[in-house]
Amino acid sequence: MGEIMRELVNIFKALSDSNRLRILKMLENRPLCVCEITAVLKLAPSTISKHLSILRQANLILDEKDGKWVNYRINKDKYQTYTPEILRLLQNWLPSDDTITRDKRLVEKVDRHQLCSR
Amino acid sequence: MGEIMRELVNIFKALSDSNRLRILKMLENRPLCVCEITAVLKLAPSTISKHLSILRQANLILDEKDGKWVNYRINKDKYQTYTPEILRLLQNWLPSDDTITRDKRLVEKVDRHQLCSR
DNA sequence: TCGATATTTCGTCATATAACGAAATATTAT
DNA sequence: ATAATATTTCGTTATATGACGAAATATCGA
Repeated sequence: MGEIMRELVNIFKALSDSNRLRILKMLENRPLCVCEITAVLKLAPSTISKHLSILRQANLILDEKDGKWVNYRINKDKYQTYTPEILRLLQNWLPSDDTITRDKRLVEKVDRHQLCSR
Repeated sequence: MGEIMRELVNIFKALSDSNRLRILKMLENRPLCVCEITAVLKLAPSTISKHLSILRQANLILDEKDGKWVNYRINKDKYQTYTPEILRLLQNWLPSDDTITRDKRLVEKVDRHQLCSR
């Protein structure tokens, strides 16, 4: 497989998992750290970290260190080949999916200072 | 996973394989039967048939019986939720991928009456 | 009708993926 | 400095996926 096609395949692979779609839709609201995402998806932190690494390798999200946290956010770089249009489509999709709307409501309430160290 | 998200995940799964992307890009040229696709991709007919079934289940393509052949073509139904926009994006993508351009050139030459029964 | 052709289905195998917990790493706060 | 917290990496396990060939099904053509 050539580099050009591999890049696109990796993006579709990254998008073909419901937990990663949930993460992307949550990040539409605001940047989140691993522990906040963990609190919503209720998966092991190591699992969330792996999902985020797959999304980052596909250039769908960016990570930025912030003290002991790592903030993940949607990659809004316009000059990517594929991701800008896919992320734009995704913004309009799944608006009435129960899981997504519940996740987004939870994101509003989640606060890393309260939730992560219990 | 809810039905709404499952449908989208299945579409992304269908797109996250290089052989299935090659098939979709070939079908942009014209409808093709299994044996024509087999001739270009050089995989077992049963493998091609399975790939086509995955693309069909994702509503990306349609099949139509034509005598002893089955013609597969892009699903141009505008009223699908996700596929019209994805297929439109895909049309603009991979124009300079070596494998894709070679495949499309081969599709022009391939003829089921010559190629399939050798 | 019978044999050849096109396609699909089924079973099998090797590899890829997603989950977890334990351990490693980095940073904060005492 | 040390303990606690956040995250990542690694190893393991169960399941999903993609490939094949053999066999089943359907149609064509002699």
